[in-house]
Amino acid sequence: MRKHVLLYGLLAGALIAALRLIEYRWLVLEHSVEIYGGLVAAVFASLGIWLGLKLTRHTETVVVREVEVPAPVSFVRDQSKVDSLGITPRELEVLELIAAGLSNKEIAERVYVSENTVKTHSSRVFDKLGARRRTQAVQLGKELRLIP
Amino acid sequence: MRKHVLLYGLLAGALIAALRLIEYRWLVLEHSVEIYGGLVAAVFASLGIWLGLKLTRHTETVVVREVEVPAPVSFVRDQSKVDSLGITPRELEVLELIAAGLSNKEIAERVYVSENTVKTHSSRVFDKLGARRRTQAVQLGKELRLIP
DNA sequence: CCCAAAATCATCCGTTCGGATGACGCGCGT
DNA sequence: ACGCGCGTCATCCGAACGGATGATTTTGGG
Repeated sequence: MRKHVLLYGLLAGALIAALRLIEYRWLVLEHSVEIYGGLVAAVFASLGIWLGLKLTRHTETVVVREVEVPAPVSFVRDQSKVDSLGITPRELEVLELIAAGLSNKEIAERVYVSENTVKTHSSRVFDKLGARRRTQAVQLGKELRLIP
Repeated sequence: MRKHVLLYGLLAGALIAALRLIEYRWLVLEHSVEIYGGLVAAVFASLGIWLGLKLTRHTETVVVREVEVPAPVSFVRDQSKVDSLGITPRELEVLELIAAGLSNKEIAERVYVSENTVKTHSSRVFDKLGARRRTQAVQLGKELRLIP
């Protein structure tokens, strides 16, 4: 910005000097002062426009348009409900895998325990949730924000 | 923008006319042509700066800021997937009730059909979804946006 | 009216699930 | 050392589920 003003000043000075140098020649050549004035006007108008552009190039009006977005809704487990229901980590893990659509056998293989153990965990978590079926347990688990 | 250019042109014309009018008086008053030129330069430079400012004053930068909203994300069924999978309305209804945690028997009572019919619908929708268990069907159904 | 799709109901059979119950080991805090 | 919570594994049994298949009725569009 300041650089531009300085440059403009220098250019203006140089131009004025140049104009004064050729001024007499124009006069000698019997050209009217009008042409001289027009030339000066054109040159300085151009310079002015250029300077104006330079001065304001970075003064943009920033328009912030806020757009509502569906939001990824990051899941946060309701630990208080987990605690109040007395659901253990293992039970919660099994519940998550049930929600993922795995069978007891698949869950057993996934977590390296016997299918019987998975059944025990699931039965306990069903009991704590008051669910009679795994689909119901999943539904309740999601409702209570125990699982995503 | 165009309005400004036009206005500038008119002003310039008027100024030139005005200058020409007073030009002779200045000459009569024995003032040098340098002063006249300086005046013209100053006026047109100002005009140019003003025009430059007008030309660029309204360059707006639109910044789109995405605002995450807890958004209840109103569920919209992906009908295209429903169609491409060839899932019928009744099958979809049964799938929803399965996702709600109901047993086949409860679903049968809810929609006033026999449990066998519910089993048929569920079997078909499992087949179309490539699911082997109802929990898996629910998971896939939610993933594919067939059910909320 | 006729056809195709959808909906309904059924039977058989094997698998999975859920409930009830008992038992064992491990870590932790009193 | 003892009790307790947790995780683990097991057995038995009935209920629920899923697959395969066949049949009938209803419905919507050409």
